[in-house]
Amino acid sequence: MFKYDYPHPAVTTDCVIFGYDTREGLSVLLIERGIEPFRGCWAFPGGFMRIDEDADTGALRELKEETGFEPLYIEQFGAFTDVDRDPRERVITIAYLALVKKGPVAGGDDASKAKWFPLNAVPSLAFDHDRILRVAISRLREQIHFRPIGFDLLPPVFTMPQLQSLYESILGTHFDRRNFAAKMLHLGLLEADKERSENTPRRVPTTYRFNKDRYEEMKSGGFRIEF
Amino acid sequence: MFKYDYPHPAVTTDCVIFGYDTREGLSVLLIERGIEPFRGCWAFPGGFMRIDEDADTGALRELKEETGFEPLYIEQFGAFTDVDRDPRERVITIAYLALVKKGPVAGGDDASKAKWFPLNAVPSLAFDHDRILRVAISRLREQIHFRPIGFDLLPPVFTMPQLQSLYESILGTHFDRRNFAAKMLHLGLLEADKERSENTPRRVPTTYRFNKDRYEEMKSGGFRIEF
DNA sequence: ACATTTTGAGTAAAATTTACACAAAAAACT
DNA sequence: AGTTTTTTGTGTAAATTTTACTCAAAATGT
Repeated sequence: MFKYDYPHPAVTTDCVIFGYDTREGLSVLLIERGIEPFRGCWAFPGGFMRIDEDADTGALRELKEETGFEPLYIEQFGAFTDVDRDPRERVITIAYLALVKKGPVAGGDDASKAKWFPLNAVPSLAFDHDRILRVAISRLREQIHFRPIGFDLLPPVFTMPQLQSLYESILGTHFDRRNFAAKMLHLGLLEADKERSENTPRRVPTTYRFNKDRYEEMKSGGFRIEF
Repeated sequence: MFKYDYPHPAVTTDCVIFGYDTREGLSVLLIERGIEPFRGCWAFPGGFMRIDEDADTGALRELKEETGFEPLYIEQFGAFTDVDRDPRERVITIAYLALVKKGPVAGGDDASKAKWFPLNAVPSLAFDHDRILRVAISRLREQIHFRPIGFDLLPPVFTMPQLQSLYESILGTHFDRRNFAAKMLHLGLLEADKERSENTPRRVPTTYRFNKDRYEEMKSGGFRIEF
């Protein structure tokens, strides 16, 4: 039993985990709640922050425990603090945006209940998670301009059309194929790969890799990808 | 006495309050702590979030109580959760960025201890507030591209050189006078004022007002001021 | 009056963005 | 094997945006 002179809220972390594949586009990973409140509802993986860990650590721990994924990118994007957001007690949550390589949900204990939802097929969520998702998406859309986080969502070797689909899926727009490729190549972050991608329906496109070293060099200067 | 089955952190809000005037440029409002820990150190106004208010409300309340200012803009920009950031107990803070019309600190109770510090003369701060300040500044620099928040820092009627100084002060750069004016006028958010500004050392520049109505119309479309 | 400082105004060059068309490659079909 | 279908690769001209830059007039202080 822990006692305080003043009431303290509980603090949780929640992870909005994005994954991507060509078939379904941008998707979020949700977990079906097994307990009240909102039992049977879908929600973001997350849980109570421990008293001896910071929020970043807690978010990462919950993410791994509940989904088995290792995030390639993770970033705090806001605290959600509405007084009535949790019916049990006063709970505030610190929300994280994570990118993972989409795959079958491997799995920890609760993982059996985890499932990918394409962005346009997300059900109504538990707590205030609908709102959190909206904020996460807009943050992702901002970040994609400043950081090459998109590459975290693709396999190490990818084609230009794949990259374009990803960007279009995130930003909800359509780009001219040639202009998109020109801009991307201009950034100098891509290097052509010798391998040819297999599993192709038609003509085989050139494959590329993300040049991480080059990015590290550029990063200090600050850059922006404008579309 | 409040009891919980699990330990709960305390939650505070902190406000990084920016003000501006031509003499000192961009400044932050700090409060000298009267109690331990960090007694005598400077820190952001802030305090414990109440159990029956959300963080936004708490931040606004503390801001007014401790400084007497009414923010023209306020925005949450991050939760800071290092385990040892407060020596008393586990405390996480939700940080806010606020803009106010700079003036003598009017004053609530603690206001006597509040003071403006130009950005390049900020002392070493209490807790992890040095780090919070760095994040706040970079957030302010981002926001200035998307929203016309700069106008909140100026008097209702201002001159182009004043506006330019403000932007230069925030972004830490220098712009060509004519190109800056052209871009600003192009946005269509400024309207020339009939009044002439007084208190001028040399030739009297045209004065402008921010056209808020026009901004409200444009906002839905989303815009960006690039420099 | 004169010197000093600051504003107002416009253009040419450079860079970037946008729109757009056709030939070649690979697979699928007959 | 030839034909059809789909997708990739490539380049350029036009429009737009950004950047650099100069000189005359206005106001103040001496």
